[in-house]
Amino acid sequence: MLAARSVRKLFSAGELLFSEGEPCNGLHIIARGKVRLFKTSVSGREQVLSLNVSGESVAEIPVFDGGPYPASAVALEETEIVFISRRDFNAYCLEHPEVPLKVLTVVGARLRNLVGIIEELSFTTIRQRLISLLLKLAQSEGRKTARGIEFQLPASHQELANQLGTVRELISRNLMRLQAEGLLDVDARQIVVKDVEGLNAILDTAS
Amino acid sequence: MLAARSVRKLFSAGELLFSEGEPCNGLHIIARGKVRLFKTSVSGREQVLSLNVSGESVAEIPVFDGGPYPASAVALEETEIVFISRRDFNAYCLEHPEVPLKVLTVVGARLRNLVGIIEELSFTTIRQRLISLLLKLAQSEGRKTARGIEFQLPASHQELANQLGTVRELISRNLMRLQAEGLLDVDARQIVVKDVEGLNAILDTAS
DNA sequence: CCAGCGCAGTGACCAAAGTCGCTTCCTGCT
DNA sequence: AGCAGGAAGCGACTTTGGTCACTGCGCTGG
Repeated sequence: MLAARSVRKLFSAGELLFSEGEPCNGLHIIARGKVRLFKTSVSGREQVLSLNVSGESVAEIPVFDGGPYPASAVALEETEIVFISRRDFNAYCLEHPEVPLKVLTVVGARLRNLVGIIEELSFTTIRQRLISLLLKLAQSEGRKTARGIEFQLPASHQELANQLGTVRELISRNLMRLQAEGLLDVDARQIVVKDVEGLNAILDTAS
Repeated sequence: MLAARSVRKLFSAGELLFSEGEPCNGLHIIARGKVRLFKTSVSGREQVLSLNVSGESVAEIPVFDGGPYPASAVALEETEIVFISRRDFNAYCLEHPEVPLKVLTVVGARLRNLVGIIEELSFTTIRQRLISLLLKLAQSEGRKTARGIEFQLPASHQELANQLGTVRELISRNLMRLQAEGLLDVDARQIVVKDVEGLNAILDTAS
């Protein structure tokens, strides 16, 4: 049994699971909590690669090719990790041929995700990326009210900037601008989307 | 045997193997030739995701998760493809558990590659990306001469721009600028790298 | 020979992105 | 109450990236 060979680890919010470049010796599975995978630049900027929650695995790749971690991972809240060593997992895969196939679909999703990030970085403006993030949030966490779709920003401007590959100020500015254009209402972290159509229109406008 | 179930296809230079969004029904392996994987934006810009040559496979992902192709692929020269249907390949994987593990390392390399592209797009300027491309070319194809390391650009400015996620003019301009700074000599597609140190220095300067 | 085409060079512009320096607000702590 | 630190607002500015419109070159197929 695989569980028998696994180790449980506990991380508190803000704690690093591992850093880019470190050698990797096993698979991490999130039992509870939330993890952010990201790259750091020399000048201190960050680019988020993915956010992962309970049930998902992190850093599948280095487990299989034996290379170092391609990115760093940090716990965003109290997080419990199940760790399985490379050797154990490899052996397990050979015994259960359907497992690596399953892993491949997980990795596939990850790959699609990365391609999506590349597409956004190389084809869209920050304004568009921010809008599409806001629409995603509105969809998943928004409540419909008389004024529009309301929700809270899930993180600081700095954090959002990291996800979009930019800096704090541009989040500020673009939110303002959208408010000035009457598409949003912003009050601290409280967002009210007033004109979904208008936002979608901006996305469609292939500038 | 797997080969028995495979189909050979021939593509001439410029021909599309498949397009982004199409459903995928099998694995493509390059027997001979060269293939470019890329994304296209609504406004017609392209972003190259990878270049693949003989022996490599293309579009492993959709084979496993059943989704559509995440990008388009085009043959850059006369190319011969061995095509294996999804069903056959899946069956083969279950019979030979070491195969999906092998595929995982291939996919891993691809993932690392994509992460590298994201890193470049989000942390570096076009100037830096161009320099690092030139250095790579100098390393792999350059001949040392009295004047420096000489080589030919492998493609048109337009094509290089696609790889770096930008437009033709910026390639032109940046090459000029590097020449004006005395780091390069450019004569049509002939490049002479005169100062490798200087180029590396620019890369290290975390602006 | 030359018309047409694809590629490259180039200047004038414009818009987006990023930087700096500061202010303001809020929150928690002493 | 007063202070320290983090988060956000904001204006002024610079740099980078991108667009447009054009020119010029060199090759190829009538």
